[in-house]
Amino acid sequence: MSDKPHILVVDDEEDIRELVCMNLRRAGYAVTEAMDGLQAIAEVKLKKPDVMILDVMMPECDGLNVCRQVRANPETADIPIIMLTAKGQTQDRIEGLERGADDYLTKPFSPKELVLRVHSLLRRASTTLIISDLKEGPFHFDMRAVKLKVNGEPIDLTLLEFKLIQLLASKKGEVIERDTILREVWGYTDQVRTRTLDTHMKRLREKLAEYSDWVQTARGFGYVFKAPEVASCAD
Amino acid sequence: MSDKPHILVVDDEEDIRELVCMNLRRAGYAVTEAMDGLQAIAEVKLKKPDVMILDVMMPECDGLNVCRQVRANPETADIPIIMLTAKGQTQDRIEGLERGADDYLTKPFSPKELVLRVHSLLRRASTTLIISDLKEGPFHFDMRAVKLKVNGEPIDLTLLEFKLIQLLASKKGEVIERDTILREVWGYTDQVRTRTLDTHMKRLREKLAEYSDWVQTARGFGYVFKAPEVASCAD
DNA sequence: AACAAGAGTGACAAATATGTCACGAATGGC
DNA sequence: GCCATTCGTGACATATTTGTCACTCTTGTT
Repeated sequence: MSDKPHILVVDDEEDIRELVCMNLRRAGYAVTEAMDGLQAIAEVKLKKPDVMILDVMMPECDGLNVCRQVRANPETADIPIIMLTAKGQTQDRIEGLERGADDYLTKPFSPKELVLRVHSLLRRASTTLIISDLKEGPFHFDMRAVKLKVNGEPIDLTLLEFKLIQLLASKKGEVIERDTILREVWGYTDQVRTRTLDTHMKRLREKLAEYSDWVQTARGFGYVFKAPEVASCAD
Repeated sequence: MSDKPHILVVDDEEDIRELVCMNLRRAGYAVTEAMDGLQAIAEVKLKKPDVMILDVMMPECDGLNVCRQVRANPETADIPIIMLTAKGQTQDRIEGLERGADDYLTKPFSPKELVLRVHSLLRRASTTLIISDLKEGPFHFDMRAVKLKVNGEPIDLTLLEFKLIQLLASKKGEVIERDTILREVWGYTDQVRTRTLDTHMKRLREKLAEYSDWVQTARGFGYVFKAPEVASCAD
């Protein structure tokens, strides 16, 4: 990540695009331009921007389409998006918000307001890039205190145990291989024959009590954090 | 923290307030009402909301004032705020954004749009609740791995040591009192006569080696993390 | 069903983290 | 300068965490 936040501006109208870019550059941001939705998607893949400013009305691949595609990709799903809409198009605004846009501005808009909105989105993004919590199902990880609560009840974990379940929970639904766990949590760099993971997993599950079935074994692969299956038979 | 996100709605106009509350409750949110700025501030202290919806035009303590006060308090600075403005008051909108509001809606507004905006702010708040790093001077804290690097060199810290210096670094330049440190890092809830902090501080400083002068004693108060003073004499 | 491999388990020992204590050093007020 | 208070320090003991081992149980393949 470079010093200056990077903004991607997408609009087929050249004069609007130039006006926006000029004001953002003057405000100290690094700016990339795209003149249509397809180019925008290509640019996002090339270099993930810190904020996207996206016109709704564009030929071929409109802003709503771009927004949907950006949100559908986990690598780019968290990019803050400001939609530019035509005056009076309330439906566009609502649909944009439903598609995952963070904000909108109605043409014609004040460049100062646009800059302030970019600033606001970045401030929120940057102030949350400090220490924060992770929540998954009933699990609540306080990363600053290195403490776990499950359904509001504190669980007393060692550092290794905390790291272990936090790694799994942060990739909910994905099977994490044993070697990956040993590397991420234990810092092992080579393949080692060890049963320490098994031992710690046992200890962790004991501490989790009735929630231990959130941590499931993928035999021959590793472990996965996911909601337990609901019993489907009469027992 | 309960299951439902908690929204605080602040507006002196009762019909607007009731309309907003009804729509938010229907959308599944827990809602608290305040009819003026002073009540809003009291409510925020009582129970920190997940989002605040704040009318600008209110007697005595207007929305901009509330916004400023909420942002000035570190405990509440990160609450997402939506400002409600009168039609045509562009200056209010810009000032609101400058004061730290995250969003605004102009009266009269579609209740559906309001709900979507709340949803959008909460989605962003929850999706950005990720694990990240803290950097201060040459210090780089990896909160996920619970590891510290200073000027690129890993420093081998115990969990307590990590928490201790991370607390200080996250409040760079501020003196943190001993009792506060004991509460935040050790979890002590009462005033205790203990020298354990001194011992751990010694150990931490040993590990920091030439960077130990970033951790400075405020005698009779506590400790402060700040850049060492540059020698001002010829020695 | 038999068998091999993988994971769970209890017990134990080693390693590490943490806290207390007493003495010395440093600081600030009178 | 003197004295009281606070903080730094080294040593030690206790508490906790971590990893290994051997056995048992479970799973998947033939």
